[in-house]
Amino acid sequence: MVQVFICPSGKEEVPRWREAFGDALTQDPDQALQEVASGDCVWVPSRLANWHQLVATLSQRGAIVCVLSLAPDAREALDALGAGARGYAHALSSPEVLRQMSLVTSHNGVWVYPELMAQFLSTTWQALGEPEPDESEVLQALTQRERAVALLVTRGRSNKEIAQELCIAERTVKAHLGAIYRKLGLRGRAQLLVKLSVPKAELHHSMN
Amino acid sequence: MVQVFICPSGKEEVPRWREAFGDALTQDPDQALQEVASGDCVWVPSRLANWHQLVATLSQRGAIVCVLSLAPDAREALDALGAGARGYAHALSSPEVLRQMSLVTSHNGVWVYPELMAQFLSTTWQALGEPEPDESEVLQALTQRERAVALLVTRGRSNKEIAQELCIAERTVKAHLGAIYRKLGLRGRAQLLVKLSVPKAELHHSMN
DNA sequence: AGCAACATTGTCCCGAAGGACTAGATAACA
DNA sequence: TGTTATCTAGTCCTTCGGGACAATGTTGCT
Repeated sequence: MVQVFICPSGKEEVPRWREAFGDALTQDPDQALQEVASGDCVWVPSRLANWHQLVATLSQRGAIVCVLSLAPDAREALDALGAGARGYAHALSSPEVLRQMSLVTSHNGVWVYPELMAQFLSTTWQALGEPEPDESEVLQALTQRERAVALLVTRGRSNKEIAQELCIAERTVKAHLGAIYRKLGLRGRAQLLVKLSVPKAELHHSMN
Repeated sequence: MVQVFICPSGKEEVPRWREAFGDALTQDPDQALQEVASGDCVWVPSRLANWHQLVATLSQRGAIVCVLSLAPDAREALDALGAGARGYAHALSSPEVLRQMSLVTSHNGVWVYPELMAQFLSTTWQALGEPEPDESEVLQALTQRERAVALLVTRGRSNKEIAQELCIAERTVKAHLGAIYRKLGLRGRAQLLVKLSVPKAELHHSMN
């Protein structure tokens, strides 16, 4: 499997990528248009001016293209995948992740970060009509007391603060939280916050 | 990699699957609930009565679950992936494809047939509507590195996971987080999550 | 040259968070 | 009447998160 890093001439290649693929070639965009062949695995940084065009051309030609971004974003990911890319990730992903991407994409898989895939699923689900098992639905799986605790967690309260506000022992708060994590399949309050929240940076797209 | 075929007791296993994985185990659903361990690759036929529940439980437990259907359909695929499945395909896919699926899904990839992926992209694309390059102004107060860390925090990652993804020491992640908390006047990551997010409950109404 | 900001990492230490295990009290329900 | 779900709460223990303090190297600006 030939690995090719795209790197504008004069710029430095990303060291992280080299760690993942010691024997990869480094080519600038023009060079790549000349030399990349079907089956090659090409890594394109999204800071390139015309990465979209490059991705389209190379993948049309049969290359396996992965786009790496310093600021991963759903819209850019869609651009990339729409142009024919097979993978999309953070440009500073660990070598391990990069190698996984290569393995996955070279076997007809698609590699995107889990949250993005979740977004694909959820929007497609909505588009298909029926409601999805989502947020307030999620809360329906909890008991009243558990919902109360979850609510305070989304307000940024600590266990101790929650205990005081609900007039119960801190230990009991932990008990409820434990039940919540089990029911929703979460590991820790951070994930609970993510589950019950929408990042502000994405509100503009997702609300409208 | 342990491969497990789910097959209701009394039924025949699918010959095609056996061609792909000669050394796979065959288990009925109840057996699987007992014996499947984290990392095992489990193949579930969608004609099972309660395949959805089975998929959810097994994938929760860390197993890699692929759902195979005799009549592949976008809605069923969404059901499967929503329940935690990592792959979805026709039950009579070639051994070659099945092995690809195993390879892909066991490396954090997702495997669905190309048309389905295309549908995901197109519907998500439409849902996102117009583009706009807005970012939360809070994040502008942070350095690049700090933003990268904050972003991963909003994805629910632990410090250790962030360290791995950015290939730095966990201690450095803490350093960045400390700087973030100082700059934004926060106490702990829970408050950071709150600061960067809007509770889903507020997007609609009700709750409490 | 010098200073400031940033990124990196270390050690020590402590409190918060969460799991494992246990258990009493209530209420609903077949 | 036994059973199950819920709420409560205790101990013990481990891991995670974060602050204090110290240090090194780099970059960029004056």
